[in-house]
Amino acid sequence: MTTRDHALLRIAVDLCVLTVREGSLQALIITRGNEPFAGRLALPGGFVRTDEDIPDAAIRELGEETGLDLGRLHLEQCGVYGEPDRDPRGRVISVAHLVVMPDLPLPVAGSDASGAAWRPVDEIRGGLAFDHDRILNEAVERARRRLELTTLATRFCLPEFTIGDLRTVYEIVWGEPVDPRNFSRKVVNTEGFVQPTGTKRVPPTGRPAALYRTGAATTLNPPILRAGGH
Amino acid sequence: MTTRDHALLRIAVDLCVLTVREGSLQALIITRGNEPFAGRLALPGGFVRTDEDIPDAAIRELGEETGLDLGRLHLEQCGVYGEPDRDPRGRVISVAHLVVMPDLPLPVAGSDASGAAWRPVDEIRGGLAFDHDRILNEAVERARRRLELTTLATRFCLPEFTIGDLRTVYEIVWGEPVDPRNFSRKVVNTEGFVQPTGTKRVPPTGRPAALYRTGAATTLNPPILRAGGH
DNA sequence: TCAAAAGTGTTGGATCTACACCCATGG
DNA sequence: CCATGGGTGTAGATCCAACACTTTTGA
Repeated sequence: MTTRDHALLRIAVDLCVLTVREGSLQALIITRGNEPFAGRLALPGGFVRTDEDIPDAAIRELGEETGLDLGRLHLEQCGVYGEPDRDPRGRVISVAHLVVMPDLPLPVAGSDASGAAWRPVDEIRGGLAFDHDRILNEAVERARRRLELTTLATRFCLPEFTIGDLRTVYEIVWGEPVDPRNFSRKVVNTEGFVQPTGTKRVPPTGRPAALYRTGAATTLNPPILRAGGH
Repeated sequence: MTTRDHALLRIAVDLCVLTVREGSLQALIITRGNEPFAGRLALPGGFVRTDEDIPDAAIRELGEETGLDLGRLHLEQCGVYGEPDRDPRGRVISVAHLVVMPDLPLPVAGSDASGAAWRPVDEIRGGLAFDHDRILNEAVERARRRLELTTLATRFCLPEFTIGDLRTVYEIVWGEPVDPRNFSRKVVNTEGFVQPTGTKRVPPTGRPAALYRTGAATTLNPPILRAGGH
């Protein structure tokens, strides 16, 4: 081995928590209370503790900063950001995570952050602290691809949802319209994507829609592809 | 913020370097010279230095342990492995990388490792130190998916290759036969996958095959899918 | 002329897109 | 009975697996 100057570093988790809300794709954003970047917007996150596994740190930080319980939510590693100067406090390596959840009321913010709130991705893009803009963009792009190849979209929905709800998720995350009639068939004919509950939901106007729950499948075969190729 | 016991940790890079050689998918494996796991097989890797970016550390370690120059090779992060007890020396978090390269003669092993060598993935599976079996399996599975969706396969080939060479890569990495006639058309008709050099290579027996170079595209649209779905 | 590998033509089936059309409900 | 959203039928285009067949070389 060469010189033994391998560093002792701090390692952090950052969370890109996404939901579909009020007709747009939104991310959970905190306003930083401390330096560096005090007063600026950032993704929730924090340092990993001694003897703490990385997913556990992500779950803990999300609870501390937003009051959310990751128990039933989709949590997925989506990159390591380790440039030496990415944090002015010194060397910090961050493991970014993508979290997807339905539009639930936010519990009151916990001790750590002076307010976590949903903000439309399109509004905050370009204004985040650290390298969080890059993390956000890469996480959103990953979510878009995941909708093509996996059943991730159901994670944006409440436990019971209609095909229309699911289609809205695709339209908002992809930012393009999806044909309701063909989409309905694709979803229902894809083994394990959704399972009917047998019940229906009556909309304010129009025909009642069948309700579904998430199915057992995780990958979509065949995939559901966006129109533009990519 | 809560208690400030966030740890100072060591961070390492591990490298899953893959090639197609002698009719099988092979990985670059070292025999460990030091404890822990002295004498056992492992993936190349080592600690990240102070002020060193993570990809730079991967490139440096590969050079030190194998003499290879990553300059023109495919290098891709493929996961973070951070369980508290994964390394008996203490808390070490590893960023795993997938490297893909053609079957080139290995430079003489450098200072660090007493011998890096190609070993068929199927032979070493289950026998690696640390959690490297898991890293290897996940990296190989990622490579398999990458062949479906990207032009990664050309990275297994020398600068000039035939469609047959490329097909062999698919067959060996996927572990299943691919129809030569349909494959040829798919590759040639996919914009930007390969570009003809205008020259040919004459095999020991049979009709000469046109030679190609890597094209400009990185993603395959449409994808080239395996038979079994997944 | 034969073996071997490269490459083309073609066909039937699967799948997707686009859109016409029908269904079920509240006002 | 009308507006609204849910859902089905279907024709045409497109894509793809399978395989017969042709091409081009060395021996």
